[in-house]
Amino acid sequence: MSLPRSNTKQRILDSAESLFAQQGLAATSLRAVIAAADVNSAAIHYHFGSKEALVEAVFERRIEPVNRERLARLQHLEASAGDSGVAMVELLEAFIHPLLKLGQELGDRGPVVVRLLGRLRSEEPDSLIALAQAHMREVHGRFSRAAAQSVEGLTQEEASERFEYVHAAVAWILTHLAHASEKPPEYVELQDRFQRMINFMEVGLQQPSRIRMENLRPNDNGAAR
Amino acid sequence: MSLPRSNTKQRILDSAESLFAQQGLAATSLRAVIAAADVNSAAIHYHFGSKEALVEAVFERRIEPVNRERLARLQHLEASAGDSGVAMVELLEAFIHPLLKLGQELGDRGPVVVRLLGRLRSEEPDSLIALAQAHMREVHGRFSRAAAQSVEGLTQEEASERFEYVHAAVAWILTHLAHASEKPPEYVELQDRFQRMINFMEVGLQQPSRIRMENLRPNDNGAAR
DNA sequence: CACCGATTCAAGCAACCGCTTGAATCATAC
DNA sequence: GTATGATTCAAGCGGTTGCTTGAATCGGTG
Repeated sequence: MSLPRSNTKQRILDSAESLFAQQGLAATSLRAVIAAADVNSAAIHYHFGSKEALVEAVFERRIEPVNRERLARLQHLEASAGDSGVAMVELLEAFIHPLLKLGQELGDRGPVVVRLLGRLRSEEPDSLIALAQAHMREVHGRFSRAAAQSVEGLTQEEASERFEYVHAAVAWILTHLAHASEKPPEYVELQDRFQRMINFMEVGLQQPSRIRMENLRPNDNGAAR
Repeated sequence: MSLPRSNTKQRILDSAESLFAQQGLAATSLRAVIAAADVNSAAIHYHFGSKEALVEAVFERRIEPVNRERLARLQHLEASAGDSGVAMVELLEAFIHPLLKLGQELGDRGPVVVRLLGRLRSEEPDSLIALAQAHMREVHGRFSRAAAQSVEGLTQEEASERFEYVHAAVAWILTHLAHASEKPPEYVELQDRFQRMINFMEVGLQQPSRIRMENLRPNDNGAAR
């Protein structure tokens, strides 16, 4: 009930976050985390229970506020949009901007966190895959549904597929950020890359679904747009 | 100089390939490979020398013919193309079709191999990253250069960036192929997914670079296209 | 002060890891 | 048949892994 006399849990989370971001999950041993955090060797299992639980805690701390803001922005967009749906650029920015904002707010830790989140897509352990799916399902579904609504003749399934590619590109940018440049607070470069990526993805997302339109909809009186 | 009396090396490669594709590299121990291949425990180090060398051999066996065909197709396209460069769809198909062809030729092993190649992008060990870069540098450079040439006002740097996203999408499709459907030779579905992905990426790739055009080229007399 | 739950500590367990060793076994050449 | 080089075999090496243990130490409470 009282304050812990030391910030052991916090230090473990921070150290694990850095090491996971740099080396990946499998390559990071709990002993390395313990050494980096300068805590006792049993502290991780006392505070978290297992390596898997630590991994979940590390990712959960960062992805939760990002996804919350994503959904809030989307809701705001949908509320102020007309019947034609949300503009695609705004949709993409609502998806990406919370990441940039988090990175900037965290200062020095920004690049580390941003790179960590990039790993949420590529890392292997089944537990993390399940975690990623649990955290992204709602966001992915809401965003791809909004994309399908804003494009005439785009099925929800294909919008979902395309948003997977957007997500893959985002993860690629995030994980290969610190790879190229070593200076941490270089967010101008990151922002430019995301801007170019949005320009690239936008036009593709606005294409109607091809196969379904031509083959399965002979009686379509689409007149809008 | 003579034929080996047993196909130990082959069996090791096949078993390692399957396990790497299913579980990833870090999660696959040499002992698991040994057990799956049913060979002696020292066979891997006798035939390959180390786990790292085995990983390289496993990936090299598959990626080399794919990239060779990619380059051959690209060369053929460039030879028969006019001054306006290669059509973007053909470029994308030249990049992707060798993968599909390999998967079909290998029959039952196709999905395994195809999933393995998807891991070439996401797996962690530095040695594999270096291997992937070594194998992909020429292909990536040649294809993104061809893309830049076929689009008016597209810089080579931005074409390279965009092709990274294409590559990320390809890897995503490959690694999540067997994830969804369990029936191995379901290539119609894979082919459809790639077709939709090409339709999606094509229009984005054909966009000119924005920032450079507007800010840095006041004396540009672009009249072509 | 005595007490108690929460936290820290030093030490170590069993299991697994990649890799090595030295002898046995094989196919071939002479 | 015997020598030779390539391959297979059973066993085990040192090191690392995630995790556990039982006692020591702390802060707050009666």
